Amino acid sequence: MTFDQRTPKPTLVSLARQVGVSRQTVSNVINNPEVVKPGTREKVLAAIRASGYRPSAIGRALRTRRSMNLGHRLFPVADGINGAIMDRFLHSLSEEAQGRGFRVNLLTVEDDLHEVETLTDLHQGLSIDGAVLTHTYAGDPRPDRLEASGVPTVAWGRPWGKEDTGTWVDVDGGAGTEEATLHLRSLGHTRIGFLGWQRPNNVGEDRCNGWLRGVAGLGCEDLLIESTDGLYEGAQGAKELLARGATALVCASDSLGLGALTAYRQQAIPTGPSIPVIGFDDTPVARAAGMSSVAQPVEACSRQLVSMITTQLQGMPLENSHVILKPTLVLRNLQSFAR
Amino acid sequence: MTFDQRTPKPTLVSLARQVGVSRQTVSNVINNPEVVKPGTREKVLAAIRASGYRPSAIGRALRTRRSMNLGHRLFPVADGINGAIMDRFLHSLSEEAQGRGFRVNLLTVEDDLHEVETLTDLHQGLSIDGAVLTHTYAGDPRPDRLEASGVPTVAWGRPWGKEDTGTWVDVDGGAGTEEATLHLRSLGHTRIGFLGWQRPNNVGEDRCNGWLRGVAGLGCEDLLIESTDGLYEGAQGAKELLARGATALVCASDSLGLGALTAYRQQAIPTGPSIPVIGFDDTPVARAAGMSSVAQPVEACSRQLVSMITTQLQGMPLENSHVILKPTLVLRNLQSFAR
DNA sequence: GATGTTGCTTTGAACGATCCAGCCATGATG
DNA sequence: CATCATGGCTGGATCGTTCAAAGCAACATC
Repeated sequence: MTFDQRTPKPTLVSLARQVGVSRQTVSNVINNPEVVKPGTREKVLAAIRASGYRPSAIGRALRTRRSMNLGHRLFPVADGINGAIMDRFLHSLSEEAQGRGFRVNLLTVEDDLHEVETLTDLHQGLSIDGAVLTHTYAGDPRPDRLEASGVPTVAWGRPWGKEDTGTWVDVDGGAGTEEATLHLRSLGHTRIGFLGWQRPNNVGEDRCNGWLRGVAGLGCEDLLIESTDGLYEGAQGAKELLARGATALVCASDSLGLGALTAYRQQAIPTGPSIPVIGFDDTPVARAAGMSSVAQPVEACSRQLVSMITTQLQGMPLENSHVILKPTLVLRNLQSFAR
Repeated sequence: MTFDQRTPKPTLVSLARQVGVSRQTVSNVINNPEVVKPGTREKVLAAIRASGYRPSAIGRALRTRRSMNLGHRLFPVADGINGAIMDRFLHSLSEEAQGRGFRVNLLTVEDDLHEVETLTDLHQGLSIDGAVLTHTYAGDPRPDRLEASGVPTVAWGRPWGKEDTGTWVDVDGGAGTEEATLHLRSLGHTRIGFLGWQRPNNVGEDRCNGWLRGVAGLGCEDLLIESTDGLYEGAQGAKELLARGATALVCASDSLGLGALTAYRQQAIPTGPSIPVIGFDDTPVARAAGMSSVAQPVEACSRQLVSMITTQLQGMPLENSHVILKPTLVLRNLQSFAR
């Protein structure tokens, strides 16, 4: 507070004067130590340590024209349960970015167009070097517009319908629900239902298609219910599907799955050692409830995204601009409180 | 992508040359329009619009020594349910900061000391102007160290035991649980239990004390159970408290509360039109389940914090460095699916 | 002895903005 | 007429860094 003007902050110049070398030599000690003679290097390093010098990110940014910041829009939390996955994503994104010297700069905007506008402004003003998008959908205008404005962009989620454009990483949700479905088949179930989301919803349709592939030949097409997301909707949908003769359920989200669990319990359906309901996203709540769930490799996605945008920023070509990662099925036995 | 070098980015100098005035005049049009003669101003504004000029945040920051960024550590998500409140906080923090021209810069670190170190580095390197802390606790070293390093800091959560130090905003959790307890009393309950968190936990003890004040004179001291947070623990604790004769419950979190709800249901306890369990934080899940809950004024907290740190950054004195806001009790009727 | 070559270091020139002191008309005041 | 204040604008200096080019020994090569 009162220390502000006690000692002026050390800079390259002040350090250089102090040690008796030029500023560039000090700069080299920091950025290219190998070009400086070891003796000189040590002297400079000692002075740096003694003074507590930190390079000014801003001075550096002005010269290099790189702020080492990535812009990212923070979406409002819709649902505490499913929000957990965006939380994980944000955390790992920040972590991976930090690992490569970048930091994540948050944005809150009203809609997609404001997002594009703000990101463009920030990019033009050199506040951010690139953008990380989420919540992509068919017809999403953001990737194109950002590219047109020259903003390097990567997206978590494919640009549905235009998968060959842009730079993105996505999870093969269909493969996840298919694996879940086949697992239930392997347990002997032949009437497997799917609780999904109302259309249009690209992610939801993808997951639904995985289930369809999984139940191929079983004639389960009547066991599909699509609603909005939520515990209540999950419970209602499950009741209906059970009434139609379903014995096992695959769900598009953990919220729907947890809702379905309560329906099973209320109706005291005789099940094996665990209730045959499989959720999606493997959220902490699913873990707590002991529900099986399809887990997205969120951390791997972040790592891939950061890797992609940094190579892009270095002007290097990407070997692969479109990456699809496989989810894994996490099986649990409902050791939960509410068994 | 290929537009990069087509036209060099406009700058104050290029605009000034173009319009035929000095750079300072263009700068004034942007920052102090009132000192420029209207005629000149219009010409400059026209050129700005035509060129799509954006002031370079970096050039500006170098000169003003303000990056307009606030550092904030992102904690890992412990629990999808309670994580929702941190999510809300982050969102509103970013929004409020943006309203004053600041942006939030995320950090992920392993522990408190790394947090202090990183924030100090970023501050020294002029990457951030100040820091916003959360998850404060008794003996928390962070505020003191950051102040010692000259990093302007505000915290969401008081520095327990040293409430007269630092700059912080907190919610009066005890007032919330007390109100919840009194509400249950007004419904006729005389055996009101509390499901809390294991000690030591300053926030939890605060909430527990509110309950204690609320049940004063009822002799409910035996109806206290403190555990780790979670649905399972909530259910177990509730069973135990019901066995001890409790008829209504106040909980330190929505997780515990939701767990408690399931215990009520399993035991088919006769209740009125709604189950007398009150949670804390009013998370989306509580809303979905129809559970009453104590709601923190998260947005007001963010606003206050941003207001405090910005006035501090402007070198202006704070009239009040310690702010406590009251939570509100949100009553619901369990119109939920699982009634 | 002239000419490279190598290893280490220095110097000038940006990068894009704001601060600050000063300049120049114009008009008011004594 | 001299003096001073004022509105509007300008230009130098500065913030801290890196890039590009050049300087300068010492040593090897022809």
